[in-house]
Amino acid sequence: MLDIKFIRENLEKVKTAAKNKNREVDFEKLLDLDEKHRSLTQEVEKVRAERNVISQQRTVNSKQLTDNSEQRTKGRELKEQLKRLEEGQKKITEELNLLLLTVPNVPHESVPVGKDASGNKEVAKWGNLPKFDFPPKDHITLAKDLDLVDFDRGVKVGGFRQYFLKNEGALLEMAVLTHAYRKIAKKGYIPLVAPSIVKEFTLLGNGQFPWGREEVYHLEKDNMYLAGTAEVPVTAYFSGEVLDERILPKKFVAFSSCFRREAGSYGKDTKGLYRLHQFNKVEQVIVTNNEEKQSLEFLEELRKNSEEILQDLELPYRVLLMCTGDMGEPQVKKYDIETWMPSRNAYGETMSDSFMGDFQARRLNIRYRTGKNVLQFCHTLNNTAIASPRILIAIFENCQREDGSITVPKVLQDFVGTDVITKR
RNA sequence: GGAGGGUUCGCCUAAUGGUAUGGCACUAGUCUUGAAAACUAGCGGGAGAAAUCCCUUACAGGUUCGAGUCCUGUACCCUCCGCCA
Repeated sequence: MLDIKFIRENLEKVKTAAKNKNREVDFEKLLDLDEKHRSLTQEVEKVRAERNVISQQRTVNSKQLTDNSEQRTKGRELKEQLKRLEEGQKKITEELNLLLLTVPNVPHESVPVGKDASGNKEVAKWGNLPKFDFPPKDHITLAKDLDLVDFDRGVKVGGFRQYFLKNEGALLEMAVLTHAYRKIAKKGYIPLVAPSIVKEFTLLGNGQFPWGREEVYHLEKDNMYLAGTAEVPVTAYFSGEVLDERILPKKFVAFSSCFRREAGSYGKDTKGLYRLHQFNKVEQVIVTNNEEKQSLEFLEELRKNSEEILQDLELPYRVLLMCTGDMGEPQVKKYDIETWMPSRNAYGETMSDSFMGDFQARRLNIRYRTGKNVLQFCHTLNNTAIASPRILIAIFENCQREDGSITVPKVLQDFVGTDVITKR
């Protein structure tokens, strides 16, 4: 949510931002409500002031316990008047807040303006695409041939889009997660294992709600939710707290199991390991002060960390700077990192690197006290370190050999216990 | 599942239904060669050019001229018991 004051003072900027993000916002109504809200507030405050004067007069006389009926009558009248005014004010406030929720965050000036994914800008590319002098298999065939994933029994036990990772497939997942986790932790990020079951406020605070309710599993009996990413619990880690600026930035690397309903994507990627209801992810999260220049540097740092992990795995990838039309409401700037997936004959999204400004911190009420003893909202950022099994698609397919075996990336060989996965 | 206790500023803490205390921490200033100490002021949010005013005791209602305080409901935290592992 943006500050209404900021909107008022930067109207053109905010209007343009909404337009560029393809969001419809009724700014005329918003400003009208804002003005009504402020004038009503002034009226309410005036009546309250009168009321306060009366009860204070009484306070002075309280020892005498004289019953001044004139004051009481006046007080009752004011109470009635106040009640009416407050009802109107409450209604306006609610309308205003609802409308405020629809105002997206303002993208950074370095973000290209564009309608949709076609407006995204490729800013980096790494690695050579594999050239096969044999017909390459897709990851599903490879996984079945080598008994690395049991899709059928996964569905039998867990339903649509479920799976068992098996043998080296299972080891590979643990290996790739461990590699990323240890690597980022070595850079000084605080390792966390985060809860997947979370309260509603964490989702509202992160900006997943109210928009993405359909996407999130709800445990109705307990009124809890299953988080689709560790961003949710970890960004909410400091919610409601006031931090000392000297402890910032706080950098975290968090493991969690992630759950997504994938509602509305029934037709998409129904086969294989691309789109799943449950997966595991190592996520990087940074909570820092509100110096935008530094925050943007952190966005680059997070991007570099993830790129390094793909380079360790020797997987070809590219980095896209998302255009205004293809980024979410909360983001100020966002990169997607896509890894080459031969069966798709395309790059597929494997990581998402976002800077939110103070959008999330406002909603989660995460503040810090500056050296000047002033309270400010924090900035938040996050980026995927590694998400599996999706990354296994790239590993299986890029590292396959003519005989149907798969070479294990060097950095994972120790953990997996072999340098090549062959048919047993 | 049952019983009880709790939630006031970053932390601690006070308030017979009558102006939300006080301390610590923090910030600025005075003093000092510098620092510490001491002293002074500030230290939740909003409106306003300002004076000033309003709101703020977990949240939402109610009673009252007036609610941190009384009543109702909700959320969250803690303790004990039971059940399960």
